[in-house]
Amino acid sequence: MKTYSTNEIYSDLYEQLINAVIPAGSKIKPVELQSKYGCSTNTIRDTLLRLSKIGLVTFQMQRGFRARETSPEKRADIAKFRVLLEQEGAALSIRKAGLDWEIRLNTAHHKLSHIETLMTKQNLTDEHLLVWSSAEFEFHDALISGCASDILIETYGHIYAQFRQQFVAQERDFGSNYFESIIREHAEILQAALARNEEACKQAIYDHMKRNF
Amino acid sequence: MKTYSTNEIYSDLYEQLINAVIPAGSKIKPVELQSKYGCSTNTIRDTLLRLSKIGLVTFQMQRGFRARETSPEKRADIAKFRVLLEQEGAALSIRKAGLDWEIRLNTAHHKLSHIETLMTKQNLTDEHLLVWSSAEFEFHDALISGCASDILIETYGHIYAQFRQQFVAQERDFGSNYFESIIREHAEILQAALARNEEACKQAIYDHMKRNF
DNA sequence: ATACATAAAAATGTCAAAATTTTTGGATGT
DNA sequence: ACATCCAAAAATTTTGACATTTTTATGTAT
Repeated sequence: MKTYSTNEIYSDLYEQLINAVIPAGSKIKPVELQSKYGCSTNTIRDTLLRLSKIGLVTFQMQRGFRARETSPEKRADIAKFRVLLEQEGAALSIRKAGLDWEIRLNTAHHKLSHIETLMTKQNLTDEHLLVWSSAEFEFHDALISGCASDILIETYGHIYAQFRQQFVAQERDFGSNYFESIIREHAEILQAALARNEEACKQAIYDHMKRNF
Repeated sequence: MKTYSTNEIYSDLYEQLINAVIPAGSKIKPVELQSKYGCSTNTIRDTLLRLSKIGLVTFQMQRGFRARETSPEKRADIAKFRVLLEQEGAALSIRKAGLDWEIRLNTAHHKLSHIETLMTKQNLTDEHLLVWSSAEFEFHDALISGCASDILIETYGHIYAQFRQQFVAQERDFGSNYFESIIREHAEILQAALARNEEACKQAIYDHMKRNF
């Protein structure tokens, strides 16, 4: 039986939350996870407190932990907030960032579009989705990475994680043209960013997200 | 000797961090706080993990806790980010909120300006600053409270706390005209908000914060 | 039947000690 | 003097037991 280090417990729970293996809103009881991870309940508690920092888990004194709730309103809310942060981060990057940023963004996009192309041609596995999800984050993270605002980047990371958590469970029906749209939208964002066109880039970010409002 | 409940430990540490009694960047060792609060190191650890959620405390595995670092760059960063969030929250409130919001905002401003007026006439005590700080938050929080975005309000709360933490230690020299400027700026914000003038309100928020960039 | 009180069970929080890891300070050699 | 290595000390993390609180289940009265 596999044994887990504390960091592995963290990563494992992170993934389960992001992929709604632990469904949004459900209670998380340290006692129940204890046997799986082979540690004390206190270590689980510790890990859950750390996860509450990024907002994947909510905590209330004497009431324990829950995977953050979701609802249509909450999803729209998080999607709009994500647009705000990503537009600002991208605009600042366009204004300030140098060649490094362009290269990083290009690289991330190349990786992402490679995976996305694959996904239009094969039928989807959970493994695909996991790889895609992480490549998608890297792309959006790269987009804002030139903004020179640590606090914006940090906050965006939390919001992105919550976004995944709230939407993954909903969007199990990836229509055949779903990824085709996504590919086009990512390309638009990339193009506007490299052209240093702030307004076009903001618009592309908005268009990428608007299906979620 | 006073005994502390866990929530009191939380509040007490919160205040100490906000007011730089625990200076930004300094190490926080559970063992050292244990005797003061009369509890185990584990309870302190627990509390510090909860404080790390709002960003007042940073945590690194095996490296323990620190009051969040500060520097001129970090202060400018947090101030700019605060402007972004507050401008968006205020604009949304202006667009969407109703009478409740106007009343709440007015009430908060009335309370705040009362305290601020006092502060121009008396010499400042730490007690004054504490009351002022909380009234100032209530005003800014009221300003964005009509935005209908829980995640924005939540995030703004964290950022505001970090802002206080980073600036309080710096600004010990409140010049005689410091509060006179602040009073004028708060009035400008209020006026623009109640006039439902988005652009003027955004400008007033920017003007209120620009000394910190 | 519904509401309320109460007891049992489950979950959560706190503690002090043990195990692990990092930091500190001094000795050694270059 | 400077870096490296080692041992001692300090700090951090994990544990299992115990205390407290919340939730659930049961019984009673209206």
